[in-house]
Order: sequence, then structure tokens, then C-alpha cells
Amino acid sequence: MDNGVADLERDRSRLGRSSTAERVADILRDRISEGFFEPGQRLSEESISEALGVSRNTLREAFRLLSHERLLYHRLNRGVFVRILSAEDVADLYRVRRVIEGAAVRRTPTPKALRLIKEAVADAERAAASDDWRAVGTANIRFHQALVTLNQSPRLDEAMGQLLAELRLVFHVMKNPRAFHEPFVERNRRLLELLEAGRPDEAAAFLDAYLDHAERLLVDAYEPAYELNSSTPTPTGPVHGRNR
Amino acid sequence: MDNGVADLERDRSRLGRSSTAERVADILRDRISEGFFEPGQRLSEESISEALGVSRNTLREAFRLLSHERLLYHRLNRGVFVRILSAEDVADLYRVRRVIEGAAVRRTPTPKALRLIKEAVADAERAAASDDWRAVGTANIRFHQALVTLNQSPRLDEAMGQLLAELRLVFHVMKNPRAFHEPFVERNRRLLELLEAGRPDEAAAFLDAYLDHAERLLVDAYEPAYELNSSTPTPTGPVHGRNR
DNA sequence: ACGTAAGGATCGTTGAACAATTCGACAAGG
DNA sequence: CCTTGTCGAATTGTTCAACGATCCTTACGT
Repeated sequence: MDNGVADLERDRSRLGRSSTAERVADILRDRISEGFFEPGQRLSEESISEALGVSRNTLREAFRLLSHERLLYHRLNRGVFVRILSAEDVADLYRVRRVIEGAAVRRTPTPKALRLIKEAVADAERAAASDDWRAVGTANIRFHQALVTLNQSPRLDEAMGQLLAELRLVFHVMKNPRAFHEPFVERNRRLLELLEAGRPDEAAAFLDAYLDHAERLLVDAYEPAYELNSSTPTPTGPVHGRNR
Repeated sequence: MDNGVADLERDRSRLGRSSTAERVADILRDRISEGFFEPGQRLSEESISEALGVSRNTLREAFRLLSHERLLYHRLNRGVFVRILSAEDVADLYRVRRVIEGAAVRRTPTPKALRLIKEAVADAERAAASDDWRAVGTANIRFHQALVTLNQSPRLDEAMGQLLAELRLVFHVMKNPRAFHEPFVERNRRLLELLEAGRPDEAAAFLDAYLDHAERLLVDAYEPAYELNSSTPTPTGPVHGRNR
């Protein structure tokens, strides 16, 4: 019992700014994306509200925030659980990436966006040189986030951020971060060069292959892990769909 | 074995429904998109919770749902307001539409998606023949929703649904629904023909012009109305962005 | 005219309470 | 042995009342 909930007490110090529910959501979001809470795990209202020193009502608001970000899913009268992504979910996330990032690389780059992309590429290369593969992963994510800014659309930026947060749920299954991140450092550089050279079609084709490869790496490492960990009774992944 | 029990799985989605907060959100969503609540109007927690006979806490949960759908926006300590879309918001919504719908029409249509699209076109033509321009608008929206299903991505479907709900906020400024909807009935048919003929590039170009036109119609009718109605002190549209 | 202070309205959050629902255990029945 | 019915503990869903915090307005003073 008490799945590391006691550790949450350390995060109590982070309470004290803006809206309590949002701050609680921030804490839980960090905990989820760092893998502290495992996918499928149920988050008890009582124990967590007690550990963080907030009321159940406030915690429920935080849960609702994270449910909308698809990091948690909610089963009526049963509570909230850390989202489990099915292989189909991963495939869908990459479908969306191909649409949004594909549209991005076809645009003529703005100086500001280009600068963001360059920084992300440089950061990834720097982290790779010092064998910090966790930092490489972070920089790679920033790279794609920067790519999307080429669309010049705040809504697409936000959608991409949410999508990447979802993907982080499954990045944890990669036991070897180097094998997963290393191949893409060089490709990021190459994609940047294609953008700067003003060759959008080649950039788009390159990106498609890039995403195909990343998706395959992920699914290959993911499927077996999903079969083994059958702690949750629902073989069909949790559906988060809203009505209407 | 298994006397048709497997078929029941399809009905599982109907179990996880309901919840007072969601039902309240449904009611408010309808009221907002039908224009009963005007953009910029503040929704009082006390009066609405009293009118609907639910507690403030439950109503706040419903508010949170609608805020995430961008139909309401939330100002700390000041309450929730019906979203006001700025001209920049409208432009952004159309940017997203060009990306998502543009990707859709470039795909090879599936029979199911094609059927949905055909039905929407036929419905729009039927409604136009009987001068029911409100119904034409509804059918047109269904048309675009159906277009997006070509992407075969649940997440893009949901994003499109949310986007169209946002757009409905501004459709109300069109005092002449016929002028706004009529031109597109014929174009929907034309776009469908291009899809069936397997000419994705022409379909994409046609869609771009289509969306350009719709956006211009909307912004032209919208800007003046926005200037006049300066009841809210924020000239820059309400920002809904979340931190992180 | 301008800044400031008091007041009122409303939101933010809490804690407690009770109803509703789920789930496991155990007994009864075939 | 398997299925079904029932009970009870545990947890969530929802409500209510209360109080502090924050914002807006108004009135005041300089």
C-alpha cells in the first residue's frame, strides 16, 4: 500500500503561488512524466490530498485538469488512473505529429523559429557529447516543439505540447535512452539544414522517414512491456473520449 | 460460445457517461453555442448554481470542463466569462483548419469517410432547397467534421470538434446566415467530386481557397462588431494559455 | 484631478457530511 | 465445481456552510 505517496510530502513546499489546483496539477504532472507514478496506477483522493495538504475538492480539480491533458483517465465512481497508452494510441499520436510537423516544415521559416530550432539542435549535440541522454531527450522534444512554431499558430503549439506530454508517458518503457535518442541528434541537424536551404519537400520527406523510424522504435519496445504488465483488467486501453 | 456477448463491447462507451458536472457542462455548452449567453458575459457561480440546482463545487467542475474547451475563460478571483474571440483567434482557427483539413483531403478516401461526406453534402443541399439556412450551417459543419475523418485519427477528430465549437462562438455575428452558408453548399459538392476523382492536389488547392473565402467573410463581419461591443476592458482577446 | 482607503461582492479553498457506487468475500443454491 | 445473491468495507460523487483572499467600486482626502 501507500505507493510512495509519502514522498509527496516533500513537494508541499512548492505550494504557495497562483491557483492551488493548478499547482497541485503541476506537481502531479511532473511526477507522472518522470515515471514516479506508473501507468495504470490509481491515484487515491484521500491519500494524495492528505499528503499534499489540500482538500479533496481542490485535488479533484487538479485531477480534472490532468484528465483533460490525457495524462490521467477517469472512471466514474472508481477514481483516476495514470493513463495507459495502447499501441494504437502511440500510432495515433504519430499520425497527428505527421500532420502538424509535416505542415510546419513546409513553411518558409521565420528567423525566430529558426533560432529556436538551432538552439535545440545545438543543445542536443552538446548533451550527446557529454553522454547525458536524458538531456538529449529533453532537447529533442524542444526541437520538435520549435519545429511546430513554424506554423505560427498558438493553438498548434499548445496541441503539440500536450501531445508530447502524452508521449512522455510511454518514453519510460525505453530501457536504453541512448539507443532511442542518439540516432535523432544527427537527423535533427540534417532537417535543420534542409529547412535553411529552402527545400521544404525534401524536409517533409525526411521528416516522414524520421517519424516512421521513431514510431517503430517505440512500438517495438512498448508492445512486449504492455503484455507483461497486465495488472489492470482492461485489455483494451482506457478510452478517454468525451461525448458530444 | 459467447452468445453475442462480444457485441456488447460496443455499448461500453454508453456506460461511462453521466456525472452531474458533465451534464451541467452539456447544458451550458448548448446555451453558449446557441448564443443565449453572449461573449464576454460573466457567468456567476452563485446565480447559475442556484438556477440549475447544483452546488457551487459541481458547477465549478463544469466550468473547468468548458474552460478547457475554450468556450469559457477563467480569470483568477474574477470568475468565468463566455469566451470572446479576437480577429487573431479567428485567423488562428483557420490556420489550424488549413493544416488539419488540408492533410485530410490529401489522403486516399476510405469508403466510410466518403459516405459521411456524401451525407453531409446531401443534407446541406436539401436544407438549402427548403431555405433552412440554419440547417445548412449545421450540415456544413458536419461536412468538415467528416472531411477530417479521412485522417483516421481520433485525436484529430476531437481537435476538429473542439475547433468548430469555438468557431460557433463567432458564427452568431453573421446577421445573414444565408449569405454566409449558401456559397459553400456548391463548393462542398465540388470538393467531394475532386476527392472521388482521386485528385488530392486539386482538392487541397480548392480547399485552401474555400477556407480563405470563409475566413474573410467571417472577419469582415466580425471586426466591426468587436469594436462596438467594448464592454470588456481587455482589447487583446482573452488568453487561455496554460503555464509550463 | 489624483491617489488612497474603506466596503461590498465574488471567488478560492476548506472540512465535514451523506448518498451512491464499486468491489471483494462469503454464503446459498444448482 | 461453478454460478448467483447478499452483505459490508472502502472509495468516490455531491452538497453545504464557512472563512479568508482578491478584485472592483465608491467615497474620501489632499
